[in-house]
Amino acid sequence: MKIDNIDSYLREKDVKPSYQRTKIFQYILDNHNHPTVNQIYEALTDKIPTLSKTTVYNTLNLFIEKKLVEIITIEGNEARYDIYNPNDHAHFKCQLCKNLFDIHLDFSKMSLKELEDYKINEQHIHFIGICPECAKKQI
Amino acid sequence: MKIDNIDSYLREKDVKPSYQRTKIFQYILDNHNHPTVNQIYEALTDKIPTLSKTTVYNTLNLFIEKKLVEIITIEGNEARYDIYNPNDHAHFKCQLCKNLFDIHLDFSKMSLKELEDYKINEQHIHFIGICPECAKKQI
DNA sequence: ATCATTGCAAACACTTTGCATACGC
DNA sequence: GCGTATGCAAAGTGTTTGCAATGAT
Repeated sequence: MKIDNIDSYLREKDVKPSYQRTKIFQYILDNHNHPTVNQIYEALTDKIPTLSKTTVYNTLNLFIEKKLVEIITIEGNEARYDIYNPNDHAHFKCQLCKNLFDIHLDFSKMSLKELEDYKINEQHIHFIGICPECAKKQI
Repeated sequence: MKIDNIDSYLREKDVKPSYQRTKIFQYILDNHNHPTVNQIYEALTDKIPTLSKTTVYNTLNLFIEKKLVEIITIEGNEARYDIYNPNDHAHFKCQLCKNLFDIHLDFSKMSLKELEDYKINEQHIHFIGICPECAKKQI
């Protein structure tokens, strides 16, 4: 996604910019590694020493509500966040390096007969296993 | 899944049966609605008044470890449990009635080019939306 | 008698809420 | 100056841990 001016993008999406909001959005935009709340907080607390986790939570919830950001739930205990991406894609969580990768998938070829009568608002696909990097190291 | 004797099935899977373990396993077996820890606890506390949530958690974690049961994480705040089922299937969570449905899916037709080098140990697919029952009521 | 299971209470981790302070227009 | 955003502290929720009592063989 190409966003040249974060503040005007936020305004476009009906979010009033603030120093914290801009920095949090920028962090998620720059770090496509699907950070947790803690990672965002730890990374920004250097630049914004007064930052509180409450603000990170408040801001992320606002971003989710306004569809700027989406939450990725793979393990129940760690919520991860990413720029909202309505395109078909899946996630791959590596059991060794713990990284979360985006995988581009074509859902359209799945047989969905059984889902005919269901109204799908969201779809989430994720895989768990070993990523290519870690597989190499294991040999 | 057809299981005629729960205790011998548990033993087969290297789990020493106990009154609590048998009842918890039976509950998940009988209730294919993917119960939460609370639902299991509430349902069994009538029959086993001394039952504690700790035991439910301990038992479920043991079952997961021994691959008798699997955990389904859709929303981060509610872990749901189901009999372990290694076959391709997805879950559908209804936003209105909150029920969780099993959906039989054929993953094999998905284009997985990008995943060639990844070693997949688990795959999870879930949809969120409105189930047929609730869709009817909404009209 | 020994060893494993149970279950209470406390600890933990993650997230939300209440409210006073600070900030931006 | 007014309305909103921030951030501390406390509360809430779901889960795990420590440990004494209980139960099974």
